Amino acid sequence: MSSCLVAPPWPCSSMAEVRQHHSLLLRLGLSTDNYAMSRILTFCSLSNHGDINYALKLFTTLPNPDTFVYNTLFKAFFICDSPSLSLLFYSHMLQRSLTPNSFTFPSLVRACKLQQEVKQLHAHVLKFGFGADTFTLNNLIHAYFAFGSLDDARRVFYTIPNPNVVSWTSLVSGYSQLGLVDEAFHVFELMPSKNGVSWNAMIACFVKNNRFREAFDLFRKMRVEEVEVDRFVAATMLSACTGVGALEQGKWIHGCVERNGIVLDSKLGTAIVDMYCKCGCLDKAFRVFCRLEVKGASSWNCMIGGFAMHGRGEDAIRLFREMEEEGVVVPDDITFVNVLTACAHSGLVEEGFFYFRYMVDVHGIEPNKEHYGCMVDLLARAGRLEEAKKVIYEMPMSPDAAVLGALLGACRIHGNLVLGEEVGKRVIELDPGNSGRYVTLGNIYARCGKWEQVAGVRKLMNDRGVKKEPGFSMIEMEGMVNEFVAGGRDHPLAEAIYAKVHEMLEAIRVVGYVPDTDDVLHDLVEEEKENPLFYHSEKLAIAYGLLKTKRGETLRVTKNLRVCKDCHQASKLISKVYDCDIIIRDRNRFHHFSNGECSCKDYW
DNA sequence: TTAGGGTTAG
Repeated sequence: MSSCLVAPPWPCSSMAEVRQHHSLLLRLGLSTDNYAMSRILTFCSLSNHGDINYALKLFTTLPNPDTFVYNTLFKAFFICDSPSLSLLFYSHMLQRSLTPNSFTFPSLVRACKLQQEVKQLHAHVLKFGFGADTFTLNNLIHAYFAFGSLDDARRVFYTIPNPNVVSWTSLVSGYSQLGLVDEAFHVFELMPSKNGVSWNAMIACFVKNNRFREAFDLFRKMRVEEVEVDRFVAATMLSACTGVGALEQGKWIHGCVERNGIVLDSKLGTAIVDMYCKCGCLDKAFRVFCRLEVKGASSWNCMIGGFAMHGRGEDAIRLFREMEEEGVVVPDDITFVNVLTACAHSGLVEEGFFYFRYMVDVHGIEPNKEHYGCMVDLLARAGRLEEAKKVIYEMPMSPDAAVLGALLGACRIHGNLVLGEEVGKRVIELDPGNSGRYVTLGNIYARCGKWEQVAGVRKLMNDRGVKKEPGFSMIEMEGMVNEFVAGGRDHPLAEAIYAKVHEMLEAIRVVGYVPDTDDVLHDLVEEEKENPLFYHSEKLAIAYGLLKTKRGETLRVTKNLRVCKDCHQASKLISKVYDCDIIIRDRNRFHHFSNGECSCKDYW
């Protein structure tokens, strides 16, 4: 009997259906027919509703599997990330004297976990005559880039007789992965033809490397060329808006998703939620979150993290409980990082301890360094420095700079010179290229009036060639992102902005503002040291915001570093005097200033 | 007679 007569209708939708067809085929005596069995195998191996173990069992019953059967398994092994099985089966295939075809190598090379394996397979690609096969070579480019082998990847590209748009885009995204943004852009401009994927790869490259302005510019150009905004570009641009806190543009992309009827899958939905969280619109984020039809673990994690960042610890915990009750997705390690962060940022020490144990006892998740870091942060922020030290001492792995950094940060908050000095020196040795560590130690010294030590830290930085990461603040106005650096005068309205800063400072002095120089790593004499403080980037951004908005409107500022104590105090008073809400997102969290108070309750 | 590649959130 011809096997095509009994091929099951395609596609199957469940394993139950597949099992029925399988038993039918067995009854018809087709158990050794590769073609008939391949249809079953393909569903089990590749469908979301399949079952790879069933596929493997079926495979063992085939007396003479052919190349097609092997190719199907290679693809499955690539998808489920089982590189060792791929290579094992490949050698079986060769032992059976089966010849690879053009479908064999793409999945095989992509599954490799060692560069050496890619090289060996590359040799086989040439030996079996696929040295001019575009599909195979495109995948080799990918495989080489995954190991950072730029030269190998490029060499492969130049051997492709007729590189197609996929070849070119693979090159762009490879450069992007390696952080070679200018090279990626150069390739992008050389491309003979581009499609939506290519545009997205290039925009994503800018976003990933924090070159947001260029991402926005390229997106604009893409729209001028009438390239359709699909779910990928939308997600990438949302991430750009998230990066700079560009709420208006983020809203526009969200609207675009709705207008174009783009289906909200879990990733895109999460990107929208994340954008609203990180642009300071927590309630809007929550409304979108609640309406998401597909919520992955990341969607929950993102929303819980959003509450955490905004200092709404109780809401974060409540949402975590809902996640458990709904029971569709299980909490993972990131969920608990966010729950613990929420506790730390809201001073919920006992709750933090509870969930740390709960994670292990109920969910069987062993704490990793990040979880220990959260516990150190939780205790140390609350002033329980000795207990924080004990956590570090007792953790099973050696503490890294991030864990010790949490303790160091708390020493700064609580002005603990002795511990701060000890921890600060250790952190700097663990993370010598990170300017933030030096600055924090310097601030601890400065707060205690230890100017000689402040100078010592500064000298150490200079000697090692470590530059202080320049602080900048961004504020979006009329759809444009305005960027300010401390003391900068590049803005076209610089004069008016500085005049506004002076007006602001005068106005808050009346209600008791006294400059706070604790956080300034400086070498100026006492009476001069107020000045640089007045022109910190967040003050310039706020002044610009006040200039451009009506009284009472909310100002949203994004800062790349932690907001300093003086700017924090000044922002509180500005919110009161100017009767406006100011929302500042700093490196760690959000500060909502309203009527002279901050949502962080000065606990940051 | 069976099938492919490059892009997106946390």
